[in-house]
Amino acid sequence: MSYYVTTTIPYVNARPHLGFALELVQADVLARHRRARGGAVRFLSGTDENSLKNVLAAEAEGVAVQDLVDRNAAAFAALATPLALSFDDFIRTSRDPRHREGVAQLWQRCAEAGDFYRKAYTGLYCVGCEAFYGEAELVDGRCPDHGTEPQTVSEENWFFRLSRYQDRLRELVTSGELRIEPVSRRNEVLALIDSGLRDFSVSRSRARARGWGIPVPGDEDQVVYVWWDALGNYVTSLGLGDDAPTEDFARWWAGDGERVHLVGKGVLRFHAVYWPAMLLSAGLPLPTRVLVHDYLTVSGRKISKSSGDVVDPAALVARYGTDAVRWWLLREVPRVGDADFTEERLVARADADLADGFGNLVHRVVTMVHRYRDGVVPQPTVETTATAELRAVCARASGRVDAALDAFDYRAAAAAVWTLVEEANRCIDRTRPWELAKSERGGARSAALDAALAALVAACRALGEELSPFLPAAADRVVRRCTPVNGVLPESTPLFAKLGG
RNA sequence: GGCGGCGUAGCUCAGCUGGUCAGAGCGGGGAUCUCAUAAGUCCCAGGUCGGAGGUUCGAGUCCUCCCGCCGCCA
Repeated sequence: MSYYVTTTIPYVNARPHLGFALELVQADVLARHRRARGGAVRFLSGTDENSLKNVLAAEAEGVAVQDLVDRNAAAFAALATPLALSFDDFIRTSRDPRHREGVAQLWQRCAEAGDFYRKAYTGLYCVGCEAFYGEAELVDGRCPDHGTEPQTVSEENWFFRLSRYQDRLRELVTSGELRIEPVSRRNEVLALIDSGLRDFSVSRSRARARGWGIPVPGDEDQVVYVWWDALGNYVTSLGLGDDAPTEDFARWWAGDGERVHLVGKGVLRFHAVYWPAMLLSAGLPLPTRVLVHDYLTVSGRKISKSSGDVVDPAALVARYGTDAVRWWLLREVPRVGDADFTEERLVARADADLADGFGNLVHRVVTMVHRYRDGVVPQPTVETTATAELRAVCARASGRVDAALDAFDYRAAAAAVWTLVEEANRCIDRTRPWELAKSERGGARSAALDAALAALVAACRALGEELSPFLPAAADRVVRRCTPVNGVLPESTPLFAKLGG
């Protein structure tokens, strides 16, 4: 069964920060995990470039909009290397012809369904959010998210008949055909639907958009609402805009596979209400799951422009390495609730788990194989209680990882991998290979030592396998240490340096 | 204002449909092995599970109210 997983596409008016890195890494783990289990996977990310925010940011810097967008989009795409992201595709909404064509087609389909109409209206618009606010939602007359005063907008735009899809959306969410997780978020969506869905504006005047964005088909004076445009990326990237249905679209969106969106809590309504409604209107299949993550704070504070280098994922990776950063994001961020990031915690986690955990285990096992068996992994001829229990834990680990990831619980999934380290260390303590080795000095080869070393190497290999979706580079290192070259394991040296000293 | 939810050991948190649910990790205290990056393993937390009532043979686990947080919507 196919598995299509996407991240949201961030605005590119600023450089990427750690909060978005969380979403990227989470999506990457799902993609890698499915691939490792033999599934057909497509992993999409991209950048949302048609926002008025970009125009304003470019003006502030005194550069051309396209230049600013190109530069920042490059910074997002470039995260693939430091964060080890296995993108299969990366879409840019201002540059990709397929996106413009796809948005036009999506628009046409909804138009043919009779879901657009023109209406004059007045509202308070926050450019930072690219959304309208009601008076009551403002705090002291300002946007609760951005702290800026929204502008009063009064114009005639195209509206989308969202109200028409209220009942069907409710049914889809209730039945689980469209799964939203965690359940608290699903309940929020249901509450939102039940409160009554109102049609919303899906275009703006070309003037207000400063001429930036995708023109409304058949109405050159209007530009497609940036959220409408952005949401479309999940299907335009698959070639929706092509004249004939593309193979990619059929394979990843139109089939019976999974279509998974990772989103931050702030954009839930767009993904769980607007987007499915748009697809219903267009007569296209819906996503199957929307996975909602919360936000990160840094040293107790909301991430903001003044947070600086601490929240630059690339800078963190330069300082601590890909594995340490990924591991913190996966091992310490709870399934529900905001998580607080500090460099101290990242370092503590990396030292305890990577250096003292994964690294130390593999190093000590390989060293023993060298010291007691000249680097040759022995064939077990007996099974002891200790080795049997270790094998049992190894056998269970993959199932536990699967279950945790299916529940969108990275912490539990990482903990499941960790059980291999714990049990392997325990096995060493129980079998005491050094004593078995001493007993061989009389001449007889110890079958118990063969069994212990064989089971331990097997556990390390299992560790490398299970770890690979989370920390691909580290896992690769683990696997190589456990793979004989010309019948002999490579000489062992420490795998991970301590970060904290 | 309306509707979720949360408040469990110093810290971060697990605890599904009520009866080994009073837990894990970290920190802290103690012991111990030596293959290993002074890494590993083992033991130690008597915390009234926010407060007060109630339902029940029995409630962190259900109900009511109160206090304190937070989310969504208006």
